[in-house]
Amino acid sequence: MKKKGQYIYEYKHPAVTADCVVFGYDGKELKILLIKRGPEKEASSTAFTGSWALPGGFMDVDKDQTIAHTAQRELKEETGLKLGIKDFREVAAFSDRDRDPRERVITIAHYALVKLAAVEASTDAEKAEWFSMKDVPSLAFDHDQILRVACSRLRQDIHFEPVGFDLMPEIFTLPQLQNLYESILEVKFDRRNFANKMKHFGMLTVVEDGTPRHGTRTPIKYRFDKENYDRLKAKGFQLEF
Amino acid sequence: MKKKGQYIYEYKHPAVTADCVVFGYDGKELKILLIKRGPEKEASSTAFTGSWALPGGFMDVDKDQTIAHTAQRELKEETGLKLGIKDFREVAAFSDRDRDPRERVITIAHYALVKLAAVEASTDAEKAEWFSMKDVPSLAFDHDQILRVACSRLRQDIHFEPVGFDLMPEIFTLPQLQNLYESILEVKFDRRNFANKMKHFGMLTVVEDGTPRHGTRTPIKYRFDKENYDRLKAKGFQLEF
DNA sequence: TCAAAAGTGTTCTCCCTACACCCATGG
DNA sequence: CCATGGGTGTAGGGAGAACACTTTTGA
Repeated sequence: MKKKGQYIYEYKHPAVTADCVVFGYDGKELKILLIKRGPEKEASSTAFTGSWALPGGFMDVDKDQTIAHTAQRELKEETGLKLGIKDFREVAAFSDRDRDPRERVITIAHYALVKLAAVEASTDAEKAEWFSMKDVPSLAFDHDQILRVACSRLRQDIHFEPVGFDLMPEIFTLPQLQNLYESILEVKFDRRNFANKMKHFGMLTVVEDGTPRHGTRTPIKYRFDKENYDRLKAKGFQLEF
Repeated sequence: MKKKGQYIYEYKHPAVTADCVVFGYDGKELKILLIKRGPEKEASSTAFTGSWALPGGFMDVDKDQTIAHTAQRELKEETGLKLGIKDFREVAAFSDRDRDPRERVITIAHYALVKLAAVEASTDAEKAEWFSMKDVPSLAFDHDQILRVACSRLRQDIHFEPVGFDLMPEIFTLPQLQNLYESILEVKFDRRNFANKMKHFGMLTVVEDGTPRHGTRTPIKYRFDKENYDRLKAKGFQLEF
């Protein structure tokens, strides 16, 4: 138990938190990871108890090398998910004076893209739950707004980075990839045009061309070609939709 | 004079600042606004005295409604420039543990675009100076890095927003506009293609078609059509280069 | 008078778009 | 057996890129 009143400053300092919007894709729907704010988890949880919220928490000034490390640490603590530091992309700072009723808190929102199938097991089901984007509940604090901004940020980024790489399972089908893009951008594409566009990037490798060559109902399986993916990412990427 | 040690927190809080990268364009070169860190301006200026830095300063937890208001206020205090709150666009948070030798400080960097001709007079020449992007000196703290990120952010944004509107003087010529885009993106364009592209957006209005119709060395003057500009901005903008 | 700057229009190519048919599987 | 889902190719249009010549002014 820490003593109170240990830290003294000449000027008022705001508290700083990092919040995480973790997107996952199960091959059908885009989902995000939320936590239930417990009534007594920690001293800071005395607001919005019982409501759903984005995982996140206060920066540890001594331990966290950057605010992304805060995001990483808090996500692990609150949901069990351990992601690499480079998986976190900054969305924006949220600093409205009244966004937290307890004290002045500014948060740096981050988002991360994960292969849902690979990590679903490691999320602590006691505290955290995956929600389809279509039925996200109302969230604590200004987390609704943060989520909206994170989504629009993802929609931007998708034009410049082959985002699918991070969200898709190792092995996937073209309809799944198309469905992901459609879920994120909230539009519909023509099957053939989408397939052509993707194939022209040369990022896709056929995994298992199981006999039935074409005109079958079971889709062809692909994996990403990591080399070409890295080349594309380095030299920039332009995706028109 | 404030008393020291007034503010006590249960946990360590980082200090939070806002820094500003203010871009201006004089029709020839892209410039940014820097301040000289004085030896005794304020308590916080005891590091990097004498070096050039981005304008910015500590968040006032009581006064600043958002971190953008911090940027606005500090820019005014340090350079004399009074911009609207919506002129500030967030770049990113910089939070490396050792970015400030004095205490843990995280900064939210912003950028702003101004009509240099219109504001040059109101910048306080005692403290602030406009530097061509080509001869920016080495900056205090991690401001070199912040500037680099701000530039790449501007390069991104230019594809989606008709950025020229904010940077160009009221009256301008096509070569000036082209030069601006070339300065920001660090590329060269074909005169005719650039002109066609811009004209197709319908944002340009001829101001003064002074007799010599074509084949003259004095360029045609334009102004932006604010209505069409707003329409374009609202419905999104796609600029391929 | 010569070099540098600015205005203009056309062609070609490529990519995006729209669109129809066949096959296989599962209910 | 029929509905659903998935795979494939082509033709047309629009927009970007490449390209040369003329005029004026300032050195």
